[in-house]
Amino acid sequence: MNDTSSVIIDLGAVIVAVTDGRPLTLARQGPAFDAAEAQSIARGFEIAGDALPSGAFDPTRHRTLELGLRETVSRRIGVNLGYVEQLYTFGDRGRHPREREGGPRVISVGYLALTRETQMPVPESTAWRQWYDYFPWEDWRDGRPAMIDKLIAPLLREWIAAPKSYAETARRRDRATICFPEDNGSWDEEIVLERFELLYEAGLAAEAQRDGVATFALDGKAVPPPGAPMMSDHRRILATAMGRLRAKLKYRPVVFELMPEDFTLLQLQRTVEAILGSNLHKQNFRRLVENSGLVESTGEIEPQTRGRPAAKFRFRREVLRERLAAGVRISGSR
Amino acid sequence: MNDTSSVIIDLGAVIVAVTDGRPLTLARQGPAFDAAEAQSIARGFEIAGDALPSGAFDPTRHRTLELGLRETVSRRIGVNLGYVEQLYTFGDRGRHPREREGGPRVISVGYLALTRETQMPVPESTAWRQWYDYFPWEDWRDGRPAMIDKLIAPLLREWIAAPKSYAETARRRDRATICFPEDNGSWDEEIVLERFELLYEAGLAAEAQRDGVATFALDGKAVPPPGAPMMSDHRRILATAMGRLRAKLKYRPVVFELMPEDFTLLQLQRTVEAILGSNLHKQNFRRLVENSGLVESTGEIEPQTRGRPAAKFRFRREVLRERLAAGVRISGSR
DNA sequence: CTTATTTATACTCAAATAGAGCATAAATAA
DNA sequence: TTATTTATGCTCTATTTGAGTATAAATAAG
Repeated sequence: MNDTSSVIIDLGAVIVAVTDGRPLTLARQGPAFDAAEAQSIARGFEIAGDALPSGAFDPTRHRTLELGLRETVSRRIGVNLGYVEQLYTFGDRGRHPREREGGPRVISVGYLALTRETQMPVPESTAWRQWYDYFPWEDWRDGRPAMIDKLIAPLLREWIAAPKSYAETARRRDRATICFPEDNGSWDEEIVLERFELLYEAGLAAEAQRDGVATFALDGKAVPPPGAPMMSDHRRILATAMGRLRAKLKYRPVVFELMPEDFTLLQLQRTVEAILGSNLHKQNFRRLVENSGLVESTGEIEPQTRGRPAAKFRFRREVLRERLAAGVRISGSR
Repeated sequence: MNDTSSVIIDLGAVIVAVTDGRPLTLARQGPAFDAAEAQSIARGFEIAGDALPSGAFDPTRHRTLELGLRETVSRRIGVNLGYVEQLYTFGDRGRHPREREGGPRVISVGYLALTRETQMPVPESTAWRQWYDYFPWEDWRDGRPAMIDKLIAPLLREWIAAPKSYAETARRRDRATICFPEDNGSWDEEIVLERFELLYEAGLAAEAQRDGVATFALDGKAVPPPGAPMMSDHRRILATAMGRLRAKLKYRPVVFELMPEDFTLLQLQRTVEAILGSNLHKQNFRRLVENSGLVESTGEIEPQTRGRPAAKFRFRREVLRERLAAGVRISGSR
């Protein structure tokens, strides 16, 4: 069927692991995955930044989209994914290099995969990168990131003031206030995507410059946009993954997909904090986790470098079978 | 580009309205929307049930998927949608009539749209249908639906016992217990999709018979599967919409998209209950809503048929601009 | 007109949860 | 030894939830 409405599906995976309190995602720098992509690059559409593991959906071979994703990741990265969840489908025109090259429209279906294996062997082209390299404004573990007030806020002010129409200025101001509130207490860690879309539209993302969205300068000087850019709309997909995981953490026991078999409560807390990008009250976190019925003591003790040794716990996998279990409840930040 | 990996995107909309405590969705019975679909039907692939408003995404005309959906609905139904949110992308082989006919693979992107306008004029081919016509086991407002214990549970027991492998039987039992718990208190109103997928796999959905999944009979007699079937995988999309809306209600002020400008607190409660499929404690609901800051009194009073007249309220739209507002908090069911 | 019925609304009370912090224990480092 | 670090137990208050009771203001029935 030679339908003008046919498109290509690109399956992209945000493969997450958390090691030593660093939230990581698998990304590729350097050589292209396959010939088609190499060709795109060769023709002058340079990849402005890293790329998520991705590949085209093959309707002749894949019974479902998720199976297609698993197969792609298995083939290209050599990893069999465990926990996988669909995130979102983006179809915006003009974000994919193949498409700008005159190829068919590319629709990206993003997936979130959680894994324990930071040490799993990955191809040379691929590396674990920290989330906050791409989204430095999302990490509040050392307090409010300075770049928000030094760089983002001033540039957003220019963007807010730009439109002639008062209504449009008001809309922009409202969005900016919700995404980047002055008051720390109003920061909502779940709206990662909304914040990134705002920065994109305001020209504060390298991808926006690539895609031809207007850019702004600070005090007349061009400023490097905050955060490392990614190919195509992959940073959008990563933002969606971060927001989804930050939300899901609280109502389903998904953190444990990221933990080793045995862990101390502090290790668990550090993992949650890495994902949330904020710190938690230690005693309350312990109380909530212990009372949740999600974990049980292994009876063992973690020999540490410093401080009193901690008891080790394990996830009670049976809760997944018995009932629809809740997530790790989060007490307010420390 | 003549890529073997090209597919067609079908955009489907669950257009929701709630009138007089009845949760409704716009569905088409009878004649096909367009020539292509009519052809499919003519060639023998009858539509087993109603269809959601849907149409093919046209990459040459639509800049984004959501704009494509809005355009499709506007053209076919004559309605300009307000609140729209993407739900999920399904790509399972063998669910779409065009595809079974030898056409290209069809990928369904489902959307949820909320509207106030039950009275809006819709084409003759289209009608408002109650959610619970398709999902009768999801409505608990008059107590636990009898069909769960009379029809679903016995058939699921057969499905659980069917596999030779003990491990598979255990897995099936766990899923069934989570989706249809014996104990009413464990019913989770959000897992609408999980329940439908379970019934589909167990052959308790008409669509499963159409798609060639094994079916079961009760006491040796063939039984009509519960709930009205839909075309393609539209009932899956509707299930996704119901689950998403039931969840979202609690953390974002989306109910108000379904309410008229002015409303009484009981009308609001009935709308929430219609969506949740369960009853709420009236006094606590009132307390939570009044303290939420989401509504304000209009000063007017609803002249009623019976009982003391109720004060009318309106949604404080400004909360959407001021802050990221929470949803209508739900106190336990009555 | 009086009473039953229905819906609206105010208020109470106990239990559970959240938020913050104090105190003590058990290890290592200096 | 002593300081430092991490673990863990416990307390105390404010808030939220869950389940009522009580009263008000309308209509319908006799």
